[in-house]
Amino acid sequence: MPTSALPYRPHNHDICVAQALADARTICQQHNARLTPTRERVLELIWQSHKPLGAYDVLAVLAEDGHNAAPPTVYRALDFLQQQGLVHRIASLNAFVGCTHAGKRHNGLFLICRDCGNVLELTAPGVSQAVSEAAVAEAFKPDEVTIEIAGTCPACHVDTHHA
Amino acid sequence: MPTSALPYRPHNHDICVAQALADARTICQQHNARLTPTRERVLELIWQSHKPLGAYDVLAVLAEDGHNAAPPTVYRALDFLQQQGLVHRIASLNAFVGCTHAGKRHNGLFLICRDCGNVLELTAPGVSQAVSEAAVAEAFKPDEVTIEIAGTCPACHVDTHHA
DNA sequence: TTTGCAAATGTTATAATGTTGCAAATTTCA
DNA sequence: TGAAATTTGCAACATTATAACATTTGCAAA
Repeated sequence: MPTSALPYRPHNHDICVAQALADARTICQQHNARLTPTRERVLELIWQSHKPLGAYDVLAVLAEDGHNAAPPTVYRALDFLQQQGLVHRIASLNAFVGCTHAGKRHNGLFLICRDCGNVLELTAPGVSQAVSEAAVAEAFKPDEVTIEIAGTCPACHVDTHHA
Repeated sequence: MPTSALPYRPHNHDICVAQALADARTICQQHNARLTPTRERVLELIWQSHKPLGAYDVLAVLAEDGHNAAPPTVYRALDFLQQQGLVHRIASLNAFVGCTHAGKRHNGLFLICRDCGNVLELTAPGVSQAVSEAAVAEAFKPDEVTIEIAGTCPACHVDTHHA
């Protein structure tokens, strides 16, 4: 049984989702932002998937819902959720994941398993600081930092070893 | 006069380009890879621009050249150049820049100015190591690391100060 | 209550980015 | 040379994202 904190560890994910939605409501209230039904549903869909979800994946599920949504609907909801710090966009995948540190100030770092597709968000203060130092050394004023690491997660790494 | 190593420092860029192409030829020879005219031309175009160039930007210039190229031509050339370590793809911009460390083993880190659009590639050993440590702590095997920092470069930062 | 405004959503179309598949040409090397 | 592998040309298509404008909704001030 894996001891890692990776999200693909077996767990009752419904609880994660419920918690994330509850947190989101709180955060939006604090921001005086409106977590409308569409926005909340999009957030829920993203959370229900451990793997990053593309905008059109979201769109497809909304269609199954009977919600006859067009792309702008989804992109707007995603923009909103990003602004509220509730989801992150993974640039190297054109896809979105729920933020596991919503509400807290943090610099995300993403471990993306190429094998199983799962993504783990970390906060790595050492990395943030090193990045900061590198930027300062160039007199560069960082605004948004994207750190995405593609590779193999522990579970998949073990598997290939056995092969 | 700026003392930074940033690429927007005034210089004769033709020399950079020529040097990059010469290096590329050497590297490809070492790799037994064929730097065909199209591939070389694409590399040249990317180098001539200090700002990241999208695939369709490249395509447009090729069209001006009279080269009636289709998207796959460009994407294939870009794939090749990436494999040879001659260009980098900036995921957050869907665009490409010439690699300023071609041939050397390195972990790139990109400073992207939102104001002027220029991009500086750095090697920051501290960052690489911190990233490595973070990955190891999760038993994750990194394969490809993407670090992109959007913000304001020194030149543009000064400008806004004056405003 | 209604009026008015800003925010949010709907709708259509289109832009921008990237890929597949196959045939023709070119290069490599035995 | 001639077979095999690589590269290119080409057409069609797939995916991702945005523009523009109309409409509706939520909310607060008159």
